[in-house]
Amino acid sequence: MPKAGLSRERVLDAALDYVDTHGLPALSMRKLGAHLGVEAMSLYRHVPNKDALLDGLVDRVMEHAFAGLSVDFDDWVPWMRSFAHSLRAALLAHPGVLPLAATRPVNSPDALRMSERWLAAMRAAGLPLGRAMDVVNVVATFTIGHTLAEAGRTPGHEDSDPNLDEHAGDLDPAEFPNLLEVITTRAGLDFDHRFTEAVDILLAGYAALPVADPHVPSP
Amino acid sequence: MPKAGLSRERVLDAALDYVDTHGLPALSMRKLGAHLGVEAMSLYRHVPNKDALLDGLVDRVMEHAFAGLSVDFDDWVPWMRSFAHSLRAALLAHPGVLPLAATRPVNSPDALRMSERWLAAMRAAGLPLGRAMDVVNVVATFTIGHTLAEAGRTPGHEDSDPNLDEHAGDLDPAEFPNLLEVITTRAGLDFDHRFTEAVDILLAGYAALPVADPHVPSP
DNA sequence: TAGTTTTGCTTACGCCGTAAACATCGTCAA
DNA sequence: TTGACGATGTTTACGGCGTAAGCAAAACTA
Repeated sequence: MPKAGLSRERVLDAALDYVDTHGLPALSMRKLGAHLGVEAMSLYRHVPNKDALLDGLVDRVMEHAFAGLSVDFDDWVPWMRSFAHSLRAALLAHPGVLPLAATRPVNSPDALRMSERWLAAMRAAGLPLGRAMDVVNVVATFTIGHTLAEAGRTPGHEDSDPNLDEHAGDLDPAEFPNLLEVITTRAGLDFDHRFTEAVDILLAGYAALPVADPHVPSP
Repeated sequence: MPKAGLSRERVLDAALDYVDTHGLPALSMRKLGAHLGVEAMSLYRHVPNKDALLDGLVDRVMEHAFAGLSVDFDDWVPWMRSFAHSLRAALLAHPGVLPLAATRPVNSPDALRMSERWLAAMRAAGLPLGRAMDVVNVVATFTIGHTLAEAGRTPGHEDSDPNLDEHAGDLDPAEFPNLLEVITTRAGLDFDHRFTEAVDILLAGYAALPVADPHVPSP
């Protein structure tokens, strides 16, 4: 419990750590202060309010997602694939932050620079600007949606699997034969496989679209 | 402000109404009570606690999503397409509930019955069970992720568009030419188009997969 | 060293969810 | 008719929350 020298960075790190181990709903300024060996109000010297702190957590996780990604590439398809998998990995590493990442738009300078770079690269590869935006946003939103389902209920609800195993006993085998078969065979419950396959389908689909028709909405 | 006869149904309706007009963060038991002309503690006669009330809201919205869907169908592709669009419409109609829908698994009896039915239909159409699960889950998670982005920040943050217009002034035209072009031309910012296209790509992709290889994960 | 700025602490306010005890009232058996 | 009972809604109270305001001490600057 080092207490010397708070800083925005140390506050954010501690908050991320706290959320990872205790869950998002358990995070309060007082408890985070205690976690740092400090009073709650001290945190306000480094963070304007709790909401900004939460935004900071999201930015932090997004940095992790971008960290391993190359910035120069010439084929956008494998790059988008690795973006998707890297984003999913970063989100799964901090599931407590996931609901925040899902509801707060990420407009950190890092994220904007990243966007600019991939838009440039995809246009260079011949994609219309609008299509490049579509691909990026579809991959990102799918990744977030899928990872939300994968990470299951809000932490704090620590009571069960995200899937429907808990209902196995309640299901009338005559009425729900297929759901019960899913539960017993685990068919269709492999998140890795499902995610990988869906991303590949999306990328192949976009790659196969004709290059014309950039679809600019009517003003 | 009718005050006679509370009921779980009336409480949920009022809560949905309150969230729609004031945003999720503004919802408290006291304010909901006041909205119904009643004290906060009265609500606890009809709902065990606030968390269960929130779950009820999600179920409510999901009922809307399922409401217009036919239960008998023989071609799964158009059916899944209409499921996706119907789910999106229901979520967009109650954006305050969206963060809840995204983080709480839906296991209402209605939803389970729905799942059973489409699994049966898709198997009848020749899809392996695991693939049927994959299609449903991919479409649902993508729809939730995309709609979250579309509905923008958490209500209560009423301050801006979900997109990046607000940063237009901060962007150096030399460093961010493509992002600025996005903002001025609106290319790639048409959510309807993007969603429709992505869902079609996903469904066409799954329909084109070979029927064999159901991919059951190793136990 | 004296002054200034930075950092953290103390106190206080109004909100929250909800436990516990109590009041009110419609229903129905005796 | 009466009287007991269950269902409904209210009152009061407790501990926790985010954070505004003012203060004290420590760290840097001159």
